[in-house]
Amino acid sequence: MVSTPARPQRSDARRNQQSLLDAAGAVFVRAGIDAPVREIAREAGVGTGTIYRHFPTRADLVVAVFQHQVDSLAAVGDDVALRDWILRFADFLVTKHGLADAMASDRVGFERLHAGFVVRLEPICARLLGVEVSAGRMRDDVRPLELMRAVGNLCIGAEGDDEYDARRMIEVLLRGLTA
Amino acid sequence: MVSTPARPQRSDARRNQQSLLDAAGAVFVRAGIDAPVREIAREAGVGTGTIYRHFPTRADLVVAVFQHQVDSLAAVGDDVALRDWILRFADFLVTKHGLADAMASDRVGFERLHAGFVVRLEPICARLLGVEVSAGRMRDDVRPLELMRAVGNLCIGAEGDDEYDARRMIEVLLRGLTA
DNA sequence: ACCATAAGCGGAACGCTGTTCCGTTTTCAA
DNA sequence: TTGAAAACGGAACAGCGTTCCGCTTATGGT
Repeated sequence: MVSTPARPQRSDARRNQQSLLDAAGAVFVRAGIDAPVREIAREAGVGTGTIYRHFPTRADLVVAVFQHQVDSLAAVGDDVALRDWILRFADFLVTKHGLADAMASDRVGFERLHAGFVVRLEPICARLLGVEVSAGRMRDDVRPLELMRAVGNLCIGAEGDDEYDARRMIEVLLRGLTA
Repeated sequence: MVSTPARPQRSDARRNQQSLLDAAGAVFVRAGIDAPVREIAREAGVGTGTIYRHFPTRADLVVAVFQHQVDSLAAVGDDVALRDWILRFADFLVTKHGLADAMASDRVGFERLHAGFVVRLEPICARLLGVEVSAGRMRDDVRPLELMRAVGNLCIGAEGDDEYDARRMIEVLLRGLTA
């Protein structure tokens, strides 16, 4: 469905896009996922308008920044079982300075992030869950998407709150799924 | 710690405070918990400044609006067991047009809502959980606050999303807590 | 090497938010 | 009735994501 464009992207555009991805990655680590777009633009040495020439929405930039790590997580699905994979998924969400929080914050941003992350990972989760169900180790009445949503939700607000351990709650949830 | 004020509240102040509580309740139902303060003020027929004379923060107004229902929920703890009480707690969060979402949205607002709701309900949850643990029906390694946080998180984004059933995930979580 | 053209850029401007500030109005007790 | 204190209304502020548009810059044809 993607037609080859008449002309390729201009060189400065390509350079700026990469700068933005690098800058956003750095700023997200330093100031959290909810850092203002102006700060990302400044870090990249571009104007704010340039962000929106490359990414339709702030959420799309977030998705692009973590694309590689999401791909890695998808690949890990070939080597580990459901439990370990879920815990890695949780680690990813928690350690990225409020990624889970950002997903839950506003309705419209959620759609973008959901499309970028969960939809990508859902097949992997489905396969791993299928393995457990087939082996009789887990119940068959929970869909992979539900599971991922639940795990994602449990990760919210977990960073920097020593009263709440998301990992432990996820383990409890997984225990509740055993057949 | 609350000293009796030299003079009681002025009559118009008392009236406006009640108007604000009523208006906020109506607006929250109509437009969700994240409705703008200006809309609440307009509905109440007051200026925006008046809101802040009565409630230090938007989140405090939210807490005040739902205070009665939180009290009811606390009272219900005398009549039902943990499982039912948790499900009622979840119903409360889900049906209030994104209360759970609002709690997770921003860090500072969360503190207020947490103080207003969770701290109030924590003793009830603790007692009910204690009953289950003493009866040997549940594990003793989960603290009531963790449980409430987890349940609250599972409720996020549940309203109007037919792909995700928070109640079911909460039941799975509870199943994971059985001894 | 030049130049026309279109792609890309920067940042001011817009619309929205919660919150603060302050001149005006209202209440209440003396 | 009146003066002082309390409360009010809404303009103003700061910060957000996003849009817009005049200017700059890269690029393919000459």
